[in-house]
Amino acid sequence: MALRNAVMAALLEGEASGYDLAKGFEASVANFWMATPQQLYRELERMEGEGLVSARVVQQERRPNKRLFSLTEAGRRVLRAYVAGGPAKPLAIRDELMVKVQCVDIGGAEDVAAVLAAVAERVERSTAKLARYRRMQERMLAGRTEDEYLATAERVGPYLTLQGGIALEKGNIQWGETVLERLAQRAAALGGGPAATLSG
Amino acid sequence: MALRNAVMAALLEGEASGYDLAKGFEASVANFWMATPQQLYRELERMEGEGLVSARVVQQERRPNKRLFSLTEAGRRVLRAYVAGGPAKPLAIRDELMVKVQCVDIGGAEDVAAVLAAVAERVERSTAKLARYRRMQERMLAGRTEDEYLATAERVGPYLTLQGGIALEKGNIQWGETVLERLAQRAAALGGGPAATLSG
DNA sequence: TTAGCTTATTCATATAGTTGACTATGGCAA
DNA sequence: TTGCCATAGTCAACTATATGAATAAGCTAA
Repeated sequence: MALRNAVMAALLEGEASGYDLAKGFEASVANFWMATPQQLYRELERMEGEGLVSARVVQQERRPNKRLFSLTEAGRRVLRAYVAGGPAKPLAIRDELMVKVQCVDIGGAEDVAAVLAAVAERVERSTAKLARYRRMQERMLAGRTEDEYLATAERVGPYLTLQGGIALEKGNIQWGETVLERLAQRAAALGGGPAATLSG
Repeated sequence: MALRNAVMAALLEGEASGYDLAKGFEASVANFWMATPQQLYRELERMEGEGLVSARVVQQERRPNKRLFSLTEAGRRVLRAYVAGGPAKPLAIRDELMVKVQCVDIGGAEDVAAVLAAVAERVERSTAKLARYRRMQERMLAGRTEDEYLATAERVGPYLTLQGGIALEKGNIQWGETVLERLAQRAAALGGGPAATLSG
């Protein structure tokens, strides 16, 4: 029952189809609340049943028809109550990469190399994501300075969460690069010696 | 089937009871893989059935007996295969606070105030967590410099993931403080004028 | 012209995660 | 001396999430 809040938050930007939400979750909410397409379609249906969103079918000529959902007044009220109400649940993270890093000492050089590769991949992904975020930021600012934007824009929520995403990815990249360095240094220091004997 | 990897990673530090794992997940793995006690007890039982962990009952005098689990050789092999194998799933985040921030423009000053309070709470929690991480770091280093530690310690995984936790919480704090500032500025700029009229 | 991609959605099944209550024991403080 | 907190765990029921496949249309490049 928390996904629906994220969905409603996304629908604040305007109407969207299940498919729209599924790919990128309107490219902003997805960064802090992931969901699979099936999850979204089902939740949207339920929400429609409860009157939180309303759907209208858009006939399309060269593609399948789609149902565009928008937030109803009732949905808006529920969302407002949620925002104003109780404390937010603490941030929940699930990160396989960290589990692997935690285990980096388990075997020999090959295992370290595998972890290294995984960290490098994360750094690449984060770099790409950061670049995308930066472009989104520029589009939002549209020439204005941050101060101007924050003082005059109608909505600042999406900008602030985007800042959150940027901070997260920056942190990821910095951490990852440090780890790569440190592990390379260590591998060099151990020089195939003790590490190799541990690899059995 | 991913929780078990986190559990095995935690058991690399040595044997632990379900209860030990539940409160703090050996105080390190929990930072990137949360699980409720029930989840852990159930998973440990299953893993025992599959021979990944073994349990021994420790009779206690002034407390209930406990079952201490440790990683078996089979478990170790499975964990190694996991670490070396396929790419890690991308980081999954669920953050209610971000959903609320995304919605900060939904109503009037009261709603903004609620979001502000939620962000402030997050900053406090993150500050406390960061302090705890710093203490853990000092304990790990035990007087050595980071370079010395990374070159000589038997295991560096837990240190590197701790660094990840530190980076994350630092990012959280910085972001949160920026948001608090920005929203306060904006509230002042709007000065109870337009914001109040939107509150209906 | 056929294989694969994108749009757009639905169905069924499997796995994972949450919630609340319940059993025990002992320590500590009001 | 009652009540709450910490240790240590179990059970049942529920909700949420993920996986895989199916359908159906048109577009594009080999």
